Amino acid sequence: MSSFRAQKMAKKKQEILRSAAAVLVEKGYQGTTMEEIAAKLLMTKGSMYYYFKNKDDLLYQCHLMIMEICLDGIEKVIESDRNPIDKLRSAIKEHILLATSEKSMFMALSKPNLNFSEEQLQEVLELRKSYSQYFDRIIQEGIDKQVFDRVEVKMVRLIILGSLNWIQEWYDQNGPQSAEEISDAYADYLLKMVM
Amino acid sequence: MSSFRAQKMAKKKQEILRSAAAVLVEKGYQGTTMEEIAAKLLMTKGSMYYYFKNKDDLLYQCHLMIMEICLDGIEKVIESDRNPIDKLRSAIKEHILLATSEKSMFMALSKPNLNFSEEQLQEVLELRKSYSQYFDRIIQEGIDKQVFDRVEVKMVRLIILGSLNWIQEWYDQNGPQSAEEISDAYADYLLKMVM
DNA sequence: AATAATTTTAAACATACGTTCAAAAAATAA
DNA sequence: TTATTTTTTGAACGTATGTTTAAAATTATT
Repeated sequence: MSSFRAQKMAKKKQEILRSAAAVLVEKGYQGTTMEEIAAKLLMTKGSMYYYFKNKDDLLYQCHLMIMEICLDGIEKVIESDRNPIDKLRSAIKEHILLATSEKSMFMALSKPNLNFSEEQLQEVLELRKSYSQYFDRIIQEGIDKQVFDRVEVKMVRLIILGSLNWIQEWYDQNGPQSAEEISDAYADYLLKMVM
Repeated sequence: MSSFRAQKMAKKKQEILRSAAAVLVEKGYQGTTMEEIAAKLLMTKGSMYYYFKNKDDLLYQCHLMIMEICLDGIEKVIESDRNPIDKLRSAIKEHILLATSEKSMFMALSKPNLNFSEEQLQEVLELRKSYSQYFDRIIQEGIDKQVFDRVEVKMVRLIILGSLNWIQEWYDQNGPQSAEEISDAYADYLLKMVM
């Protein structure tokens, strides 16, 4: 069966995507080189082209992978049967823990319009929209159940996600506060905004 | 007197810095080319080197210029004799209006550690620290005067500035809400967090 | 073990961009 | 106007990096 080979190829692709994400976070889109992505895996840049059509394709798929991880996280939260307060708290914590521990891949999400084709951009924006809407749903549910104030959902969501996404700008693995502590504090203060 | 020439040179430098800021916002650090900076002013890239030593120097000074504008804004707020609520509200609004109307130069501030020399980096971090400390002072003043809750100053400041800085990621001149409306809403919700 | 399929390599190529420079153009001064 | 100084130009150069490719190395198959 050829699925063994296919599996092996898929695994390698995954490794490359993870390496790319790590470099992306550190260096930004333009600063990410094929050579550096390859070097992290002890390969040469040429072999990247056996797995991906070109740099844009690679970074686009990297983008998708990250978005899917995020979406998986929040979907679990949404589907749980907890109250809106716990859901929003969990969503915030989940986002921060992903953005800090998973090699802070979120930076890769910045300004996709600059680098992607129209088609790719649409897909990315669609996924982002889904992610935002999950937050909106949680907030709206809180309002409907009268545990949250009657806030403007979109504005509050923009504030919350903005503050979360900015963490990758200053977060340091070796800093004084752990991601866990940060996420707890963020959840506390951001919840105050809606209650 | 040679001050006429010097003045003219300074003016040209300013124009170049503004052009650089505009490109920086759109394209990011690595994506900003000397050619594009020059093209916006109907000049050739070669002439940039008559005014600046090199690209790094140009972008560094661009960075400084932006920081100074921001600092001027918040200094005025700090020095006013209003209460902490109004001060924090003003600081938030000021930041958003600068970040959106002044050709949203704030993007240029992202991840300076990747591009600057050690010396330049120290200067930038120093200015950033000053800016942050102004926010901290306002928050602390609010706590001391018992108009704010006893929040963790640093955490709250990180949340506030994070949410503000992220605006440039999605703000659109032609979008449904004006910068004025956005800044009002942000100030309202963020103030809820501390009161 | 021999053959075939696959993955990896290293070098070559193209291009984009930062930088330099000598000459031209423009501005100023005599 | 002529001479001098300042500013701009456009071409040239070097380097970094995305991409291609033919050959080598590795892995799988018979």
